[in-house]
Amino acid sequence: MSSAIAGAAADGSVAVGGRKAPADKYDERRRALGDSALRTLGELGYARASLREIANNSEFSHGVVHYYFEDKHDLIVYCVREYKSVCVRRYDGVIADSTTPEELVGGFADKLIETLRDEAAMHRLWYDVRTQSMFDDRLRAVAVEIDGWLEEMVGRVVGRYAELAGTVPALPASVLYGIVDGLFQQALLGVTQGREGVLEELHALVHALLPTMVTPA
Amino acid sequence: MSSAIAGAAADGSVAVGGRKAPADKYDERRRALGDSALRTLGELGYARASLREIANNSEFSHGVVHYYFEDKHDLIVYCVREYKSVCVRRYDGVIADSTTPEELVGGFADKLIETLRDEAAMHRLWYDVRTQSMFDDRLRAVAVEIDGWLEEMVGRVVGRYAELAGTVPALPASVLYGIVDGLFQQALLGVTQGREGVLEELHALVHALLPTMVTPA
DNA sequence: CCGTCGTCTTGACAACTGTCAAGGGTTTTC
DNA sequence: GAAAACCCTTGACAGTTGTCAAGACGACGG
Repeated sequence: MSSAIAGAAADGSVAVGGRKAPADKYDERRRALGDSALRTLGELGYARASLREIANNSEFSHGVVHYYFEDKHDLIVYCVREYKSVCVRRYDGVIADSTTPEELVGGFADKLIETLRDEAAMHRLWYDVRTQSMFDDRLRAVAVEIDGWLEEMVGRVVGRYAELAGTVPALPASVLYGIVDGLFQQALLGVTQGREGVLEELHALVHALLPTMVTPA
Repeated sequence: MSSAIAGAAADGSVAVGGRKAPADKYDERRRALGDSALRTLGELGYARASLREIANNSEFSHGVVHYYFEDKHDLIVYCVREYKSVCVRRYDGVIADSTTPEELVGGFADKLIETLRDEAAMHRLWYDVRTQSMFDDRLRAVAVEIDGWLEEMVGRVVGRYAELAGTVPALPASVLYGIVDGLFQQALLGVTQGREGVLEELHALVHALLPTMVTPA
């Protein structure tokens, strides 16, 4: 019986207290498997990454996936949501610590090209999942959810920038996100193609564009 | 032997002249199969559309694909390139006929939401292929090529708009394309999710944004 | 009327997929 | 220390995939 999954789902919400709960180890393993899967998924993409390949690149065998996850869809949703939930918090420090508009732009642009350089595989996986969500109903919900997170993130950055500049954003967050996301995606495509200077261009572009996203002071 | 493909490839470039050449029928069939495949691909996406399913939705059997195309990759590249090559010419009439900036914006926005409404499946297929190109080397070339077409298209639209307004674009075509593409993609996601008012919002957005894409007159 | 060429169908192939049942160790519990 | 629970591996399943060879069918030219 698949008591492990059902049981853990029940236990997990109860959040047992005193001793080293078994749910801890379960969640830990689940996270480890998710991390490992994330690497393979980022390398091969949603369609090409089979459960066997994912398991091969981990310390487990291929059958274990169904012990910790309901099915492939469940695993992928878990992985992407896990990654993206920390991803959207990347600029919180910059937002909190910046005291001038220029400082915020610099910090934002720096971290943007940093993640573009270091985590390109994760980003292309996200775009893969979001695109697949247009064909697969089961991915729709999580894609919409994460897209909402990202929109809020961009909204926070531009909102804080406007605040520091003593003004307000010139466009709704959804539009700002669409613009930033489009440019980021183009940069990601450029990175994947091995084009030179992509990171520097995006860095400069952010500096040039952010001031135009708020109403003149 | 696969003489059909090899022979046609050789014939195709020679472009035989006088009589009703067999290459005509060959190309005609190839186009018909491509059209049919395009419908299935737009419905299911790159990964889920099997050659059997594609053939099922056509008047042919599944084996015929390898008579007209080298392999699945060849078929998909042919289809997408074929569709996109007419797609990027969609606004040429508007560009040529408009006599005022406002007229051009209106025509551009109209056609944009028209294709978003009527050909959503084709657009999500394109985004699918472009995203897959980040995982699959064999798709890279065609994705880069088509992305170039689209960038030029946006460049032509904004360039003509600036001309009619007596000024010049404020940003390079690559940036303009990134912005427009990002917003278009968000709208496409919205349409796919069945969100209301997406088309109207994009229409208004184009009207609001295009003037900001040229240097003030 | 025979043979040839172009066109298309059928059937098979090997490989790969997600899924899951059966069972072996290992740990925990009483 | 026996019994139960937990964790994980192995092996198999049914289905699907891209690919291609063998051959049928019809048209056309001799």
